[in-house]
Amino acid sequence: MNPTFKFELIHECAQSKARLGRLTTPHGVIETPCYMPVGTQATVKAMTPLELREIKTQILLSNTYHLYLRPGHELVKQAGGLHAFMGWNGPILTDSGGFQVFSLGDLRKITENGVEFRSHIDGSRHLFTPERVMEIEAALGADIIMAFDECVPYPADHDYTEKSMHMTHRWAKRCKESQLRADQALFGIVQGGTYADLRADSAKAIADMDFIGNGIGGLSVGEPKPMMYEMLEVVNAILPKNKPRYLMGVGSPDCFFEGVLRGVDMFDCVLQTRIARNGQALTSRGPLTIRNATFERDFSAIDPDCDCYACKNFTRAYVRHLIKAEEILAARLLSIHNLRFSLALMENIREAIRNDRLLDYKKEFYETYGLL
RNA sequence: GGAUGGGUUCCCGAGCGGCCAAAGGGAGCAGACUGUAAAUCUGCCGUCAGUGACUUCGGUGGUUCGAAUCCACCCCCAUCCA
Repeated sequence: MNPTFKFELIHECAQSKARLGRLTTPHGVIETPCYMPVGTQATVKAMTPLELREIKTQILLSNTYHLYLRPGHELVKQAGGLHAFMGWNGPILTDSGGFQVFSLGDLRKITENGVEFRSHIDGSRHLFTPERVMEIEAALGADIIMAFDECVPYPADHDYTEKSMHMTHRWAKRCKESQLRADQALFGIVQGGTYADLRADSAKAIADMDFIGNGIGGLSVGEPKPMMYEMLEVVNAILPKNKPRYLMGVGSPDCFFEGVLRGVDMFDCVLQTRIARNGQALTSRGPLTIRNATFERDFSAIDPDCDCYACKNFTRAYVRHLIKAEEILAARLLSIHNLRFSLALMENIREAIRNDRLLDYKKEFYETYGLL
């Protein structure tokens, strides 16, 4: 095990399987459970690193596929690595491009060796193999790097899901064997679609490879939520307790609770910043489409219970005006808010775990949020 | 006073005998968004209402089986000439 990384389990909630932890990385310590804002193209859309600091971001996510294509991982390396390049000196996690294999659809062809794909930017041909991805992630220099996997769509039949899963396992092994830097924590990724037996097999296989942390991928791709929660239970019963568990791409408020209650430690999600750009705010009273006409003359804060810059200084009516006028500040203010809302929610979740009352807190939150 | 070009559904604007409740924009309204090909995408957008019915294309009258589209007169607007 790499000494640069340390995951300490500080407390387990007496009411659930929720865990309070502390993950040490070269660029800082992360309290878990945590939410990681997503900065795909070496920027969390609409946010400066200073603002990310102010809302108490602990760690950011970025993306191998996107940075490889533009501006190119060699350029990022020349710039001194991703931290220096984007002006963020806190921890960073890079996703491997496995999700793009999924989302780019017919632009790619999957083989045992890797994925041949065409750039969504200029159509040029490229090949990602586990070894190549490790090379790129090493050049980018994130603190945590993800193994290259195939994210299987939903629905997918058992046979396809199983074959894909085994390939993901072989790729995980190849990633581990070709990892280039000791100062990066490599996480494996559990797949297995929506099949409990496959999820169990995958969790076992990935756990046996002894990664520093374990990702749970291929969820929240269209399957019903109860199905996702069931998969989490299967997987987390098998994944080692002394290593961080990262539920990839999931991050609505209810998913935070349901995931943490089932032993998840890390989340990332683009929802916060995406819906912000589309005029919607997450609030303690549930999501609000600030763009809607109801808020035209609503001079209250976006979320009266929030402590962020946007909520403390502006009104819903003003933000709605900015949205209608297509002013860039609308996206900025709502991004600041939605991210702060999610980070603060996670802070509250950690506090509730510490006090052995996560189920109680969930009930309180859901009541106000409108989920009960 | 004369000449020419125009007046189309909230706005701009296409249509120039039937396939027109009327293209296309814009505005407006609503919905979606979960390891970001997303400051994107989708739907609605005359009225009432189940396929349907009804009232619309400056006004009035006419031609025609049928008119936003053709004719006459009138009213406005723009530009040019006196």
